Amino acid sequence: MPDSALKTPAPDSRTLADQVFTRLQDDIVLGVLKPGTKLGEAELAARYGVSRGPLREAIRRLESRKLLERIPHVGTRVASLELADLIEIYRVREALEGMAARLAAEQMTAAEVAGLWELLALHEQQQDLQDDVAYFQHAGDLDFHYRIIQGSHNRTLIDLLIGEIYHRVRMYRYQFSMTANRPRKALTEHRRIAEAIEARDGEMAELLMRRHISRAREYLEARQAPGSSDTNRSPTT
Amino acid sequence: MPDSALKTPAPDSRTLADQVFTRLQDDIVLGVLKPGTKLGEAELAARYGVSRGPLREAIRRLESRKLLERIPHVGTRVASLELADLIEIYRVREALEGMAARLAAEQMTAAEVAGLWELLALHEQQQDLQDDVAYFQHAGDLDFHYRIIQGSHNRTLIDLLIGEIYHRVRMYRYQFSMTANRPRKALTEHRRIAEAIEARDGEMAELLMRRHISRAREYLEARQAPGSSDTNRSPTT
DNA sequence: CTGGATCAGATTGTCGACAATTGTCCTTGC
DNA sequence: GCAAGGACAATTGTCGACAATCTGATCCAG
Repeated sequence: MPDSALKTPAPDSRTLADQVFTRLQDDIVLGVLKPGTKLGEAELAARYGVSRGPLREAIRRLESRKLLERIPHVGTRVASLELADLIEIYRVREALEGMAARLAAEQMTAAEVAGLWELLALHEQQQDLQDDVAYFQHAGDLDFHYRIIQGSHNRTLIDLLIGEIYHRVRMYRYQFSMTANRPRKALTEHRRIAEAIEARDGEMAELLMRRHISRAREYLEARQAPGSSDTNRSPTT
Repeated sequence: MPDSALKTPAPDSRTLADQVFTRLQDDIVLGVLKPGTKLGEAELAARYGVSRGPLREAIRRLESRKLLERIPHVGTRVASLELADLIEIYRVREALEGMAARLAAEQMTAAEVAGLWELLALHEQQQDLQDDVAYFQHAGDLDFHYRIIQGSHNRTLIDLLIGEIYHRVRMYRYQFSMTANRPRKALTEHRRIAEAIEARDGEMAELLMRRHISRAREYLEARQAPGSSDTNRSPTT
């Protein structure tokens, strides 16, 4: 639930099209509408209590974000996320978040760095207590990356990552009920990235972030390879 | 004009909304509609001979691509591109195209590599003849990057770069009538990137591509800095 | 003369109905 | 019995009209 910071438009958007866009996106990301489901416009319009006009606008925007697949004159389906797609996304994340970490090391304010350490302290505490493990994997881990992305102070980079990429990552996590496979290691890597940022070492921050994400991708590729078919477990990144 | 390969939807889209989307995008990118222009829906609807319905869908899609800026209940304006925005985009290109070059070195087929060399030979020939310089800067240079991006064989990466980023780069070029400032150096760098790809050296290809784009960005930053206000000249990347 | 509130005009947001296209099912011929 | 063709139904694409909201210009008060 603490995904509040990840929503794109204003929470109480004034226009109906924005409201239904937000609600539809949440229903897709959280798994209420499962991948492959065929969505009739009339059905959805009744579901959200709006006309087909605003609904169509929301559909087009979700289609741009790759959360919906539409075929003209045929219909709209919820995008089905293959593991191969997620691996592709991790390649993009490796490049983009590596750059974000580099820029964050150069551009983050002292207050932002302090906030980063507070977040890590919170994570460490929660992990020691084995408290709410789910939080760490979902919003917790994402929040760490989220702060570094914002720390880049590069609007284009932020919009791309938060607005175009992360929705699909979150969709994957909720869809497969992902459980972190190595939270302790991930936390250590997070801490080292924070150290590099605090030291204003951009190159090191980029290297560590890329390695961090690359390891998660390699884990996914191992799951994809034939022969290894364990239960749903996922990297923490 | 040889931008045919850069268009997003099918050229003869069946639905009216797609057609007006394509035409509107071209008018924005090519500078027919200049940045900051206020666009009335009724006016545009008459301009393209469609109703406001399909037009609004096109507007939403262009807004997602950051080519239009919309304020609810107020209106839509053509996105005004500051030099600072272009510099931000070049940071993203450095990260993304660096990764693309790495993947291209690993994934490109022999035929694709051959096509890359043919393109470079064509560029070299045109430059020797001082023939059509404009081609090299606009479509020519973009085509080189375009091929490497596609060579990554990563659908997510391709869609991001071609579908979300490059439109704004093209818009900038047409807007400022950019003239290459160092075509010879750029061609040499292109050739070295191709060599690394042919040698299947992913790390080297990424390094060279990042340096290539980074230099162009540094040139833009120099133009942005106070004191240097020469005429409109731009890097070739 | 300046500042703020009010009102008119225009523009955007929303809705319901009509037209066009697609997929399906039935019929028909071989 | 099977395949090809056609007609029907359902869904999407498109349109015009109505309602809600913002801009600006005018008018009034201080």
